[in-house]
Amino acid sequence: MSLEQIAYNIKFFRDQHNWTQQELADKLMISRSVVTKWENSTATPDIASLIKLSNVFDVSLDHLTGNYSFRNDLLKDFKRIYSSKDKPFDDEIVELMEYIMIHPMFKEQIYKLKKLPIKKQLSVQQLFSNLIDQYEKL
Amino acid sequence: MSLEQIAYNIKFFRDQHNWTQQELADKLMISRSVVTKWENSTATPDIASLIKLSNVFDVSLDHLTGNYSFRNDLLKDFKRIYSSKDKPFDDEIVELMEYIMIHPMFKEQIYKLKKLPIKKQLSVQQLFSNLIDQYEKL
DNA sequence: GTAAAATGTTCCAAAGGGGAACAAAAGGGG
DNA sequence: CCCCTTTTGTTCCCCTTTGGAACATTTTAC
Repeated sequence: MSLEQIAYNIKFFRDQHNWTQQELADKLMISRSVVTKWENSTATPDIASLIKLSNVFDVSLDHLTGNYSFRNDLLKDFKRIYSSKDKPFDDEIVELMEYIMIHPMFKEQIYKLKKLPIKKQLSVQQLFSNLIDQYEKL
Repeated sequence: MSLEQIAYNIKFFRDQHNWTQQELADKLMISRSVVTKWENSTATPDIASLIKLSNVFDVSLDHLTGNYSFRNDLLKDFKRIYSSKDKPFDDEIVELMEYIMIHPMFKEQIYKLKKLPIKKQLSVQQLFSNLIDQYEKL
């Protein structure tokens, strides 16, 4: 359950802002001891407080609670955000993003690839392509 | 405050799924009357319940609560919001996305990889990893 | 080492969530 | 239009749990 995550994150974001518990409590207009309890999982904020936290920290509720999963609407958010940047968005990219995120080792390898000299990159890509073709036929 | 928004949204998403209050209550393993109260702002779910709701409805907490914030540089904010120390959505991913978008052929190959049986995927990933290592040493 | 700041703990009252039972609407057939 | 079923709303009450104040402990700075 992500209730402990909330506790951790409250402290994390508070530290990130270099706020004392008292300062955070003031912003939320609550007692300081409550902040302590939140951060130690002795208590859990109600929803109104959680929303206030998300606002003073300027992070999403999902980030604050650690409630991320690959929900469609998150991907849609990304799609919306990213495609608004320059070009129309490619649905396949979203799938690949997810795939890469699920396979961190593979991700690292691609990351290494990206750092190789261009010519090597193209060679690797070519070999990779052959590899895939072979495995498709197996 | 978006507490009324939550009430509205719970009913909205429940209707969208064509669930009765009872059905929703069953999924959350709580009493039905509580759902009624949530939807009428007679009560507000605690955070654990809110997270469950976000999961059964498959929407983000921010969607569920109407806690939208509109930011200027969307991509930048998106990166900031979804990146954290465990980095489910880190800078590298965005870099890789761009890389893959720039190399459509490569993209297609990864796309093919993704569609292979799991075991083949892992084999390919392993070989790919070796390949990269080799090229790094050249 | 000491004083101040920051954080943690304990106690208690109050608030409010949750469940059960009852009440009221809403939807169909006949 | 009425009856029966389904769905939704309300009331009452228990009881968990929050939140605050005061006290305790730890950390920091000098």
